[in-house]
Amino acid sequence: MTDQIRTRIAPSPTGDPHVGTGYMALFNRAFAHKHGGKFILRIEDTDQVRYNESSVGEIMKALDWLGLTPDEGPGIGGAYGPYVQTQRSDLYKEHAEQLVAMGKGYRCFCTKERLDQMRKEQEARKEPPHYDHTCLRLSPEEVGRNLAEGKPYVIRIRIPDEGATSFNDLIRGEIKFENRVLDDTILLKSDGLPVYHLAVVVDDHYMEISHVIRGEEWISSTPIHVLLYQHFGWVPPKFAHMPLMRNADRSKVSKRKNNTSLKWYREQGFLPEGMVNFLALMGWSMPDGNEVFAYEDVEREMDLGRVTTSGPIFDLVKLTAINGKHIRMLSDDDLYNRLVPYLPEGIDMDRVRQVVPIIKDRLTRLGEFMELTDFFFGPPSDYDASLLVPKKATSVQAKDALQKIRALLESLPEPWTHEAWEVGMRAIAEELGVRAGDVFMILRVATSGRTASPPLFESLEVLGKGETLGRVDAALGKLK
RNA sequence: GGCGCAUUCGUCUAGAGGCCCAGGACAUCUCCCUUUCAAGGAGAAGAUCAGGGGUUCGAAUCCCCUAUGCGCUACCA
Repeated sequence: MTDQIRTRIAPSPTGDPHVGTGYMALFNRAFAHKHGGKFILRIEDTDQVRYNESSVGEIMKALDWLGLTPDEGPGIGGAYGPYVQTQRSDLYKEHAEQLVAMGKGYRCFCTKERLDQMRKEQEARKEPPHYDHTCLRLSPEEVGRNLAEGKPYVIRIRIPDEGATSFNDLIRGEIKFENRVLDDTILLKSDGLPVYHLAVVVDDHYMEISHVIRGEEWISSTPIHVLLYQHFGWVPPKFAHMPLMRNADRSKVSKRKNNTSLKWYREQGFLPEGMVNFLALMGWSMPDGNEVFAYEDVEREMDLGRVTTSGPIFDLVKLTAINGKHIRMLSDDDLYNRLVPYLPEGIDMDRVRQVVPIIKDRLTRLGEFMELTDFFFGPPSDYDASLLVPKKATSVQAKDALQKIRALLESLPEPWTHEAWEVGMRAIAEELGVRAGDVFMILRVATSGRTASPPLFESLEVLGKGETLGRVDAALGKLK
């Protein structure tokens, strides 16, 4: 065994890549890499019922997107493969049998029905549901007979009746469980595939995982894992249980109450940098308190001792704010390139390039681009003529002002300069005895169809004289 | 129910006995900047540190109890 730091994430391919997977990947990778170690992806696909074909690829794609590509894993390679559990089934089966041979496990022939019944009765008696050891008491002859008859069976772990099992959690300290509250959990299913508890221990051992950094939800089953290490005579890894991300109601983050698919965040145009930054802030903080940072910073400063113990609520508003900050840190070129996948087919890319610098401060997600800038790429969507009329003014007055504006625009030779344009606009306001802002607003609405837009002059510059005049004429037509 | 983990502003957090009648960020509000909206800047408001007992000269920080929340309690992971 090497003393290299090796961490892993072990997602199940049961659906869309989950934010929780990204969250765990971030901490596992940062921790391993900080210490010059390796970060491994292992696919836990032993639940064939919930298995989803495309899921493995999606998980890998999502990790790549986040910049959290594993060092070893399916399709990546490594000296500890295969990295997909169904391809290692013999290993688990072998070890389950070994447990039986050592008397640390036993075959159980109980049917699902009997188990359900037993559980129901125990619950009725207000007892904690526990396997009742029926098959533990089977004589070797009975077991042999059952086997000969081809009766399906599972293999259970034998939990010691006495004593306690404890482990030192890197985040929470000593955690201890009385053995009598532990169940003789099933390790090998009747289909011959392992259950998580067996597979995780066997794999972590053979893959030489040094640190198991996983969600808090696993604390309760960790003693089973520790016992398994003991039964096999293996040295257990170090454990660190991260807090669970929560919905607003504090329940474990779920599809029903949050967007949990990393694909969704990507589609919305959250930057991988923003996502990683936000995820790092869930239950962790930089020593200097800085809240806007890159993955490299997380890696440099990673320290499991700084992980919080209580479950943070996943707050889309904060994610959005952080994402906006990352967008603003992008160069115009970079932003332009990243925008490409979010734009409709056939859009005028030259114009996109012109619009980027004036929309950057206003973007919080890449996917927001079109809805903020649609009027640059086609006529303004239909707007109410009343928007053209300043408060306390009449339609006639607005029309008069707009005509004056049109004349000004018409008279200015291209290329327009900010100075000439602005001086003229302010002169119109003065002549009309209205606030300059009102005059600007009329033009804004006439050209963009909205009352909130990027800076007017820069926008007109992008539109060009012809298009601007055309829109002003259309607006004139709307006014009586 | 049992077991386990947790509990600092609405939210994310700083805080490892005196520097804290608790600091920062997001959100909110105000002001500045300003042609709108943003961005940026400056402020305000917001936490009796879940409650109660201890320990200590001194506790958000240590111990105990209670409450509450969450997780696990599947031939799921």
